[in-house]
Amino acid sequence: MRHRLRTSERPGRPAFDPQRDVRAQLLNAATHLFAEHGVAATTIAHIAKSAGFTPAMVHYYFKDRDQLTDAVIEERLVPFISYVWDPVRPGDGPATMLGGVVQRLISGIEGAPWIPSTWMREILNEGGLLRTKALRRIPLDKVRMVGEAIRAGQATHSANSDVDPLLTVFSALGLVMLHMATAPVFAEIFHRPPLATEALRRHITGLLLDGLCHHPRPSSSQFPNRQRLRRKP
Amino acid sequence: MRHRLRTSERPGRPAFDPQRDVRAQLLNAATHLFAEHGVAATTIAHIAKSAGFTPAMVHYYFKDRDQLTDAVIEERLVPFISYVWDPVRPGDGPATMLGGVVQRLISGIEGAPWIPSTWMREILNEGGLLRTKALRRIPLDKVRMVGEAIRAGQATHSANSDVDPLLTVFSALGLVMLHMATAPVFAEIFHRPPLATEALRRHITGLLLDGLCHHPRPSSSQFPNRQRLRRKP
Amino acid sequence: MRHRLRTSERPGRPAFDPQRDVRAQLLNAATHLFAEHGVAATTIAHIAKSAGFTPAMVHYYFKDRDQLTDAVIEERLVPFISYVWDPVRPGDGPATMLGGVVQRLISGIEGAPWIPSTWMREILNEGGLLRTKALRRIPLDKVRMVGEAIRAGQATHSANSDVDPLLTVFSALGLVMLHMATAPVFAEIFHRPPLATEALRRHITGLLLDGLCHHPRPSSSQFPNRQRLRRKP
Amino acid sequence: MRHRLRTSERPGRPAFDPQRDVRAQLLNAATHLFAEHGVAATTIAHIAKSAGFTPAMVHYYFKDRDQLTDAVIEERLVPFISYVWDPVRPGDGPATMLGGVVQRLISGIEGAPWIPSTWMREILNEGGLLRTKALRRIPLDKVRMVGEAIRAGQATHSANSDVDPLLTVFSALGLVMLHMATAPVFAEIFHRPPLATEALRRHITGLLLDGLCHHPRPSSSQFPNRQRLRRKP
DNA sequence: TATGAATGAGTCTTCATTCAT
DNA sequence: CATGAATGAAGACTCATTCAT
Repeated sequence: MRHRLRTSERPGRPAFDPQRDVRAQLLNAATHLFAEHGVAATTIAHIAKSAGFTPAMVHYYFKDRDQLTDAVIEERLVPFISYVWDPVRPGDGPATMLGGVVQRLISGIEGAPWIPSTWMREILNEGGLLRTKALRRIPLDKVRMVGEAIRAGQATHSANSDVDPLLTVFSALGLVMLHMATAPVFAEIFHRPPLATEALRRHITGLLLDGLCHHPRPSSSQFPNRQRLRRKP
Repeated sequence: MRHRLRTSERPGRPAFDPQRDVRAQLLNAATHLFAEHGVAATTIAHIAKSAGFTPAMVHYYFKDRDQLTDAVIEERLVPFISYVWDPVRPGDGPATMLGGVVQRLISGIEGAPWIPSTWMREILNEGGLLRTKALRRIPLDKVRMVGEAIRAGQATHSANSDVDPLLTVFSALGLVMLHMATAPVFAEIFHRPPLATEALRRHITGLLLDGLCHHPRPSSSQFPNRQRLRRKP
Repeated sequence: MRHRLRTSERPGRPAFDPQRDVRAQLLNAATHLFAEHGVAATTIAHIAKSAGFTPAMVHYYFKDRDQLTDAVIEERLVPFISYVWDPVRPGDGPATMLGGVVQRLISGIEGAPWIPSTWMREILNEGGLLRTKALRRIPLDKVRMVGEAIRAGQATHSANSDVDPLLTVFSALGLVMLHMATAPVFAEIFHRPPLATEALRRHITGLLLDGLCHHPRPSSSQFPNRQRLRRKP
Repeated sequence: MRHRLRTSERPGRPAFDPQRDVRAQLLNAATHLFAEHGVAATTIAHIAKSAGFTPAMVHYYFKDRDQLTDAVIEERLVPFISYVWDPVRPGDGPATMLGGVVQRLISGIEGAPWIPSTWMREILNEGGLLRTKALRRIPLDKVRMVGEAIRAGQATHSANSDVDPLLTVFSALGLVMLHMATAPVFAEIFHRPPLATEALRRHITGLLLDGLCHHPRPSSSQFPNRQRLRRKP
């Protein structure tokens, strides 16, 4: 009777998108409320109401709060992680790898806008309520793969040797999450129109690859052309 | 609206330093527990117990939960913000400005390790419980000052024109917060010894100013002091 | 009021024996779980699961919780009561009557081990959830019959005149129920092997008829059959 | 404001009686409701309401349901057990010992009428909610002491050798509990005035020591005189 | 200044029961 | 027949807050 008071369906979303059924609607509501208010501050009743159901329904489909968070991770976070990291393949140069990850992060987050705040609040943060469970699902091998590529680049003097190779991956991730999460506030605070996704991508990629300072090498002024330089012979 | 019933600050000590009296001890406990478990998950009883007092004492000194968070912001966060931003003066180059902010952020956080997670979880995040109050205390004029310096650098081709000037300031802040907050986990995940603060500073500054790609030295000579600071003999 | 929508009892089997169909399986599950955990602590879901069905099935066959307990009494307890009390006929001596009841109690409980705890917990006890309904099914006339026989024995000085005739019937019932219900715990507590049923019967009958004190044989010769029954060669 | 709506204080009660304060009132309410409806069926709200307080008060004083039952055992049951068993001393004859235990059981239960149903429902019964905790507090050494006395009596033919010595102790306990618990119902069912305590004691002692059958030995017709016979020379 | 006592409001969770299929 | 879905009602427990002392 009270079902489906509101559905937050939007067309044209990526592969890891939810389905239409009740369970998926509850999972969506949970996912978004976790992102908006944090896991600790989101009650079962909030979730149920936001999806147009009764609190008892949440228990019917997820047994308890703990299994609900499990479901959020397994069925919402893990697919996102796969989307971002699965395409990383050995043999590419560090800039290609990192650029690809950043690219997919940004496009993935466009379809799953709950990712950045959840990542920052509940996963990265000490005491985050999804932390233990979520960290286990990070594909460490892929992360290391990118780190190794950077280290190799440093060895051939094609990468800045000041940076920590592995840490750089997290810097990239963090920059994307940070800016995707705060784009609206940022615009609001400074009374600017919200930055277009493409401009954001350019900012992040530009900062990550070339830094703030101007480096007068024409070949590095654009991302795609740079590949030649970065590839190990 | 903003109330400071009783600030027991005495001059001559770093502004964001803890005090000895009961109120200050409670405030410290709150500050640290907010950082560790999040504001939503921290109960008045936790705070009281952690400081060795009764819950009623918390109400005695802070009236209610809301005014306690006000106090955390006014008496703990604001002094930190001042420490970081007050020294920014017009006329400096963008790298100097940004480098200085980063430098003070890092050293400030060393004395107030609760800052990064609180910043990321409760201030930056949509729905963060300190957000509205804290964002108002950001010295927008100083932030704009740095942004303008970067924009000017771009105009003279001494700064990377791919980056958004104002956004860069937040990128810098975010990178520091991110890495300072996650240094322990990062080390844990990858079974590495925790990165020294100095190494972290080098990574962040290196990434921010020069990016991942290698650039021949001359291009960064426009920021002469940096080299000395960064390179230890 | 009392409803027996559907009794699938077929003649020719012991009255309190389980049947094969769904309803009977549910009834059995309920009976045993009521005995094991108590009526209050047994949920419809427990019963259904324990019988391998869904909770909705329980409602399908028994309408609601109340009618389920009715069915337990009518279809499980009442046949047991009949088995124990029906053979009591006027004219026998008190020892014969009581010995017979005890004998049938013990053998009946061996086939319906759920009886003692249910009796003690849910029927005898003030506030027991089956109490009102079950007490009505006790064949008061038969109980009185045994009481009268004892009273007659007291009159002829063949029965101990310290005991209350009617109460003695309940003492007998209670002793059997008590020891049959607690035999396993008793063994466990004192690290003894569980008492054989026959030993238990000898203990109870011995105590009931002759008491703790030793009495020279002649005094119990008035109940000749007893000796043969009790003593195995 | 709502405090002490009703107090169930009665004068002249035995040593293990509760005090007047809130905690004791709640404990009393719990104890009596556990006896009346069973532990499983007694809600915290029942207890609170019955004592004239709010449910939160129960948690204030007992933290949770589990610790409340602990308190019932430690502060209500254990003193009763001590009262009954502490006076048992080695050297006495079996009838003296058993008679004393029965005597103290009866008088103790008069001041703590909640004992019998709790004993039968929650302690003796498999699945009883106080079972594990309560059984540990039974003074097994004292029980064994009585058992040994009976066994010794059997060896000298002064005790009925049909009975199991140890089991007899539980038979005695059970008979008292049974009849004390069911005295009111019993009277009601058979439309008799409730049995006086002394009559009950005579019935139980009579049954326990001499059984149903008449044994024409004058010396055993009365309890106190019997001691001579039972004492081992 | 300090706190033990007290409570209303709210959260998670369970469960008997209903009902459409 | 049988069941999955759904829910209202209730129970245990937590917590911010108040207040008398």
